[in-house]
This record gives sequence, structure tokens and C-alpha cells, in this order.
Amino acid sequence: MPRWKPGAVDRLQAAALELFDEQGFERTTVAEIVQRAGLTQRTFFNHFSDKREVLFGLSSELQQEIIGEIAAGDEALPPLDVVMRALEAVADKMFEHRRAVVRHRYAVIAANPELLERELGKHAALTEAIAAALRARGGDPEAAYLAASVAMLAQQVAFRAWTRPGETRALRDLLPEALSSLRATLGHDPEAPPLPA
Amino acid sequence: MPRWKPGAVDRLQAAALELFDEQGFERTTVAEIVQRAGLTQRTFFNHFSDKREVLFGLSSELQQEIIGEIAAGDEALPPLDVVMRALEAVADKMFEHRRAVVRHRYAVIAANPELLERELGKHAALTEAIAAALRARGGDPEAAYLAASVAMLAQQVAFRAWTRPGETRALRDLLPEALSSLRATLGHDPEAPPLPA
DNA sequence: AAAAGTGATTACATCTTGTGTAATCATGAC
DNA sequence: GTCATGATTACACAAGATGTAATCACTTTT
Repeated sequence: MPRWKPGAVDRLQAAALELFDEQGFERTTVAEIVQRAGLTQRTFFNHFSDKREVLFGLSSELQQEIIGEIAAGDEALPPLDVVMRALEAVADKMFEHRRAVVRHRYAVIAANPELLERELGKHAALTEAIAAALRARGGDPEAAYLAASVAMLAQQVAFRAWTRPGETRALRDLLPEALSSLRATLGHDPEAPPLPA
Repeated sequence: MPRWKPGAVDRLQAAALELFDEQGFERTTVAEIVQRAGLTQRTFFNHFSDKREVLFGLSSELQQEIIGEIAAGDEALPPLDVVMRALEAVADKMFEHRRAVVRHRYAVIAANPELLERELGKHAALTEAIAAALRARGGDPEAAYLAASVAMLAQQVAFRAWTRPGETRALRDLLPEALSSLRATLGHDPEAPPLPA
């Protein structure tokens, strides 16, 4: 007989998501979460550095997947293409099969400024990690930062579309579209050399 | 004789920036800030919604300036150009003449993850406000969002360069360069029509 | 000029988040 | 069988944040 019921982290995450959904993030106390999960406050803070972090359990796994894909990417490809392919692969592996759950979780996050700030922080950290992974392959540091930033902006544009009600296309297919939208937004560089015929 | 010394907000902001600089954000308590400013904790929280907000007093003014410029912008120009011109104008008006102060403030922010999250939140809010201002001029909502996002990414790239040690060029001149860098990063749209001869 | 109202500040109490430290005790290793 | 491990708990406490009512120089009204 185990001393404690297993899956403490899972229970805390589930209880928190439920409560945040039911009554909002701010009106939910950690005391309520741990009560529903059958644990103590100290245990909550043993597993999560703060109240918000309970919603971001998968972000480190996501980051590892992406930088893994980048490290394994084609050496000859330009940085942006490497990152885009990595994002497409990860879209299939970690997002596509749980659209409803991801939508739900993001709705909870979007409903609260504090959670949105944390999400933005994760986004920025991931951008930095991608840039670092690109630099590790060798290449101009500034170009790495630019490629990472542009790719993550495309990711954001595609993700917004993917979570839109009624949208059915796959995230991996929305990513190239997002990139095209960015190209269209930027227009053509007046100083660029003419296209080959 | 005034009942209280005037400039309570300014004194709080100054004391906070000093202390954050001296001992870091986390190791500084609100009690220390108000002691240095000669006020009480309750007064601090009357003026600032939380401890971080004391560093972001100018952000609402910045936002108003930018959306004002956008509203007054040339009707015929494409959205991205309207935003870029607004950012250039505001760069001159609010940044150029206090490079040292801005650098210093940003160094304090960059040194702490919580402050960085708040900065990202302000950045995102400004992006949304710009998109809203563009939509108010009429035009595709998605195009407005894209133009706002791309412009703010260019702003970020230019700002990074502007605050780099040794950099002397003006922010307004770094903005078009940042846009060019983004175009170069994205490369050319394979589906784009050929450039006119 | 007296009275009444305003608004920034203060005093006090309280809730919530987050941390430090030591104790508990089933499980698995030796 | 003994021992080390590690997740959980108990307890105390600092710091951030909020609600409420009181203060009182200054301004407006009468």
C-alpha cells in the first residue's frame, strides 16, 4: 500500500485547470486547489514555483523537442527553414492530436493578464532557446536571433488561426501560410536584387 | 503650507529605480522603497497596482503617442508604413534625447524575469492597441494584426541595437534597417509576382 | 467668513502567495 | 533487518496586496 496516492502533480494540474475555468484564476486560491487535490499548500509549491506555473507543465518538454529538431536539422538549410521545419514537426507531435485540450487551456490563459504574461515569458524564452540552438550550429548570431523571432511570430499567427472556432486545417499547414502572410505584410525589399527569371 | 510634500509618485519611482539598481528587484521590499520616499506602503499601492508597475509609468503615455500618430497618418499608405512612421516619430519624441536613462532602466528590467514578463506584457498590449488603431482606420482586421506585429518586431530589433554599448546611430535610423533585416530573413515569397522592371 | 466637500495620505486589519526548516514514514537498496 | 531515499506534511513567517475608515490641508459653496 503506497503511502500517498500517486500522481500528485497531475491531480494538482487538473484541479487547478478546473477551478481556474470555473471561477477564474484570481478568485481561486492555492488553498482551494490543494483541497480538491487532497494535498497541502507546501506540496503545491514543492512542485510549482508559483501559482501560475501549474498551467505550464508541458512548456519545457515543448522546448526540448524543438531544439532537438533544430539540432538534427539539415546543415545546408537557411536558419529560418530549419526552425520552420522543426515547428511543423512539433506541431504534429504535440499539438494536432489534442486540439480541444489546447484550445481550452489557452482560453483560460487568455482570460487572465497574469497568465498571459507568463505565456509571453515562455514564448520569449523559447525564442531565445531557438536562437541559441541556431548559433550552436554556427552562423551569424544576429541572423539566428532574427530567424528565431520571425519563426516564432509565424508560429503565433498560425496558432491564433488554429485555435479559432470553426478552423479545421492542421497547424502544420497553417505555418507556411503564416509565413506567406508575413512576407505579404512586409512587401518587397526595394534594395533587394531582382528575382531570377 | 502643503500638508504633504508634492511629487509622491516621482519620489516613489526614483526611490524604486535606485534600490532595484543597488540591490536588485527581488531583494528590495516595498517597505524600503516607501521609507526612502518618506511615504507609507498603502500610498505606494494607491499609485501602483503592484511592485513592478512602479517602473512602467511612461508606457501608457508611449501608447497614446503612437496610436495618435497612427490616427493622424496618411490614409493612402499601407498599414505597415503607417505604423513604422509612427514608431519613427515617437522614437524621436520620447527616446532619442534620453538614451542613457532608457538604457539604465532597461538594464534593470532585463536583470529580472518578473520585470521582463511585465515588459513583454506591455509590448503585447501595445501591439494590440496598434492593431486596433489600424482597424479603426478601416481595413482587414487580420492585416492590421499582422502589420502591428511585424512593426513591433522591427521595433524590438531596432531597440536592441539602439541600447547596445557603443551604438551611436539614432533609433529612427535603426528602424528601417531592422525592417530590412526582417525582409532578408524571410527571403522572397516564391509565389509573389515578379518585380516590375 | 463659516460651512461643507474633496482628495491624497495614513493607520490598521487581514488575506494570499511564497519560503525555510525539520519531521514523518512507505519504499527500495544493500 | 537495517539504512538511505524522497515525496509529503506541519509549522512559522516574510512580503505582497486589498478593504475600510480616519485625518486634514486645501478648495468650493453659501
